[in-house]
Amino acid sequence: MARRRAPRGTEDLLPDRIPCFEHIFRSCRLVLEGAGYGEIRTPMMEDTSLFVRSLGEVTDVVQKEMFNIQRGDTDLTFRPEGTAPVVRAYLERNLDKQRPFQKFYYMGPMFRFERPQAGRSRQFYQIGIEALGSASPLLDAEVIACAQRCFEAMGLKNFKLHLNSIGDDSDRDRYRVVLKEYMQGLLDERCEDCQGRFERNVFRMLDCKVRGCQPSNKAAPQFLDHLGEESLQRFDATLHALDAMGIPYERDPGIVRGFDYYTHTVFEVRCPDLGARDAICGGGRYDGLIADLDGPDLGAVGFAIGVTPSMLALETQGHPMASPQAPELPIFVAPVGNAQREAAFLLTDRLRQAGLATDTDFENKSLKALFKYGNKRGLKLMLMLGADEQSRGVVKVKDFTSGEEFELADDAELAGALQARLEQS
RNA sequence: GUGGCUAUAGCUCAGUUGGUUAGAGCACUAGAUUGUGGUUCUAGGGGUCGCCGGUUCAAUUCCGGUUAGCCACCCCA
Repeated sequence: MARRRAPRGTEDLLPDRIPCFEHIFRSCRLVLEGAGYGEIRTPMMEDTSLFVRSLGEVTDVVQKEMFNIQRGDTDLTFRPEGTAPVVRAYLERNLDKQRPFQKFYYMGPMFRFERPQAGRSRQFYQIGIEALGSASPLLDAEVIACAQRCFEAMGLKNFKLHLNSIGDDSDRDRYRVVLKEYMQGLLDERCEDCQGRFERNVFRMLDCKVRGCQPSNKAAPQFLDHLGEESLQRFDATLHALDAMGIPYERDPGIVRGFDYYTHTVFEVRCPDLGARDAICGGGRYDGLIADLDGPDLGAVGFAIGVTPSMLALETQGHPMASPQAPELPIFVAPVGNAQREAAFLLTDRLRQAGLATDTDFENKSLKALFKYGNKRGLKLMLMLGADEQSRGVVKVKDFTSGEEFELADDAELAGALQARLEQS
């Protein structure tokens, strides 16, 4: 039959799923605006070179996951993540010169050409924040606390913050040498993937999940032991602040992150109720990025929350917002005979103009069918308009919650009377 | 990109050891209730059994391919 389908890895969010989606957005918006973050909306696409430059040429995202559009001289890519676009906008508008320290949040779709899987699709939604223009370790703590509070606000349970520091460039260069030296001798007993990681990115060997690789990871030299004095101090300052705020975390040397721009603090929030893909938030500090994109040498921190996996997690946890639900509709006007259809339609319009969410029938359904529908839909009031009522200038009203039935004059006072009735129930 | 599993009604799924009218529950429509729901009962509509090809007298069932979904790997929100 070859029915039309949405492109692979994309999905339609129908009205009954929107409440959950919105619930997540609203919860986060409240937390973030309360912490001084302002919303920013950047284009869904950017020059391809922006992502190549910011994420790093050899990263998986750049090498094989970019949705690319080329036409004439333009080479654009649907954004695979939100940080680089925000930094680009910050620099393009010269915000760094007006007031270098700025805090942004964004929410919207991101795109990666990946093989779809549980909690992973080719178009997915992220809520992210970027605090640009400060190297303060307290800011790292604030960003992490925001992530924590976003999840608390949306009512998620059983999530865990994993935290690590990967130092600055010189720390990493030093550690890379040490780690390579250590892994060199163990290469034979590592898995096939690790063989490749050794040259490409040794650090990734540390978060390998293959069982045979675990022992040699446990015994591996720790990054924390090779951080410079300064890096160590700033990490301690961040941890101290988190402790003081009562934000729970676990130090996890396996958190390495896939983009080149990360420095110092890196973290992930995971929810074990999900499958293998259990990360619901990832973030960290990226002190080199603003300079890399031809701006001043300023520090920055941020995170991105995955809306899709968050929704999945809320669903599996049975959160009330997560179950599909129809949009709220308190009032319905039922024409009792065909002669009353237009009158019912016009009454509906009058109530809508008075600010009452109202609907009416367009399918010539029987009164009984309309009552069934109304009951299922969770209506508060059913208005009946028949020949009798119309001739007497009234409407009959049935209150679904109490079951009682009464008449109201169909005049200028009607909307107000209905409103009062809704408020008391 | 790699590997495994799956594909039957709008939804969740059963089923045919290959046999000619393919089933259930939910949902939908109508009636019991001559202008009234939430519980019942009855009836009805709805499926080229993912798509293409092969084996066979016969395929929804077996085989191959393909597409899509799911799960895992890589990587990541």
